[in-house]
Amino acid sequence: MAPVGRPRSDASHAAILKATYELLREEGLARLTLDKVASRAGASRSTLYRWWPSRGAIAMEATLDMLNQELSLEPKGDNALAEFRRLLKSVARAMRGGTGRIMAGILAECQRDPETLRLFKENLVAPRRAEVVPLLERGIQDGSIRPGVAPHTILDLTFGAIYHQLLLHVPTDDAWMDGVIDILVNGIAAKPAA
Amino acid sequence: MAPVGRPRSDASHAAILKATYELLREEGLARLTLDKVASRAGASRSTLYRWWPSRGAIAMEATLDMLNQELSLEPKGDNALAEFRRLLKSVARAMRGGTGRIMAGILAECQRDPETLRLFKENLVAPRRAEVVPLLERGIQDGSIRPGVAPHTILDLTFGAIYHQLLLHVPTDDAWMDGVIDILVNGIAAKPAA
DNA sequence: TGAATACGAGACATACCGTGTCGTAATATC
DNA sequence: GATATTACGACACGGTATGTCTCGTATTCA
Repeated sequence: MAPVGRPRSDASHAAILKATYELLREEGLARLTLDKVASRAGASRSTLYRWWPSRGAIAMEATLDMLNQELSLEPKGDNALAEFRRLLKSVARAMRGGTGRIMAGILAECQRDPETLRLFKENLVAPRRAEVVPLLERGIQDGSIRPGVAPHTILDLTFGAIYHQLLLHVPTDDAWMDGVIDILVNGIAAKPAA
Repeated sequence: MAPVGRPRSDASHAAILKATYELLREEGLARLTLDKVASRAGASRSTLYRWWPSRGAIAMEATLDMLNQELSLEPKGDNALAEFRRLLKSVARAMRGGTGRIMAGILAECQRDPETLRLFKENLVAPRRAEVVPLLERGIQDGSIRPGVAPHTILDLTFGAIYHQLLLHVPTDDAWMDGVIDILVNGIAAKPAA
């Protein structure tokens, strides 16, 4: 099973991802061209096409590392709902600024290229949800979240709100996210006059 | 103030919008080119560029009529919260199928072209919100919605959830929307053991 | 040493864009 | 009517990015 021939150049691979990441931050995915990536990385377009099927795929790989660093879920001793709160606020915070613009670009690219969408769901959405859903289920166990709600629907709502602001380029702040969480937790219905 | 010279051709204008709309439904905004629009409309690209600044602008104009027909808010006698429920379900229903795909395409285009984003917010988001926000304020008045929630944040959440499914190409059904509305109305926090 | 594979450089056809030119058509003013 | 003014369709142009390909060279294993 020993691979035959010249091995893939790690240096080139890393340089390409680095160049991609830099260009994403500078100009966004919309203006990212494989020409620019190749020339900045000191590589040739042939090499890009050899290893990645599309612009979206390169951008995805370059972005995933960054996001995986930036968004880390480190559980504390709180109850599950409190922990979920903290998680949401940290996501909202991460989505402000450059990282959010990159995410919006990727979401846009996903509308033009089904393969990029597949990568996005498979490498970002699904693993994140696989982490968070058990947290919410634990919340139902420990009594902080009422039973009967589908964890996935909670995530559709909360991440939906964040994506919504992202795509409409509405800047968010902590106060906004507090309002979102308040509605999520308490609902909007008037209490039956306790 | 009488206009001088040959007037703009209404026939051509209508044919272009019709062709755009057809192509949007057939192939989506991602694959829409002004070449195809022009040739299907029997017009020339010059004419397109004379009247619209960008592909996004043409798509927007072609889409707005359709959406304005498809989504009409006709108030009934219910209380405001019940009316808002009906509104959300009708939006979610409209966003299934071709119309939703077009919307996702427009949102994607908005990420590449700030002008398209401006048109989107100005001609679609803002007017819709201007209709719905008073409805929610009425809900606070009539006691169906608790005070203290910002109407705009409610909309960020609910439309966010719908956009989210749209952009990730997750098919929705009435049951899903019921779950969303349940969370929105009642929240996810466990009741204090009434 | 040779087979196999990756590499950078660059050519090539294709597609779409945005602009410009041209001859012609339609309308208002004189 | 004649003329100025504007819109129209057809088409050409340069620019940019794509995806595929070929070439000579470099690197690794057998």
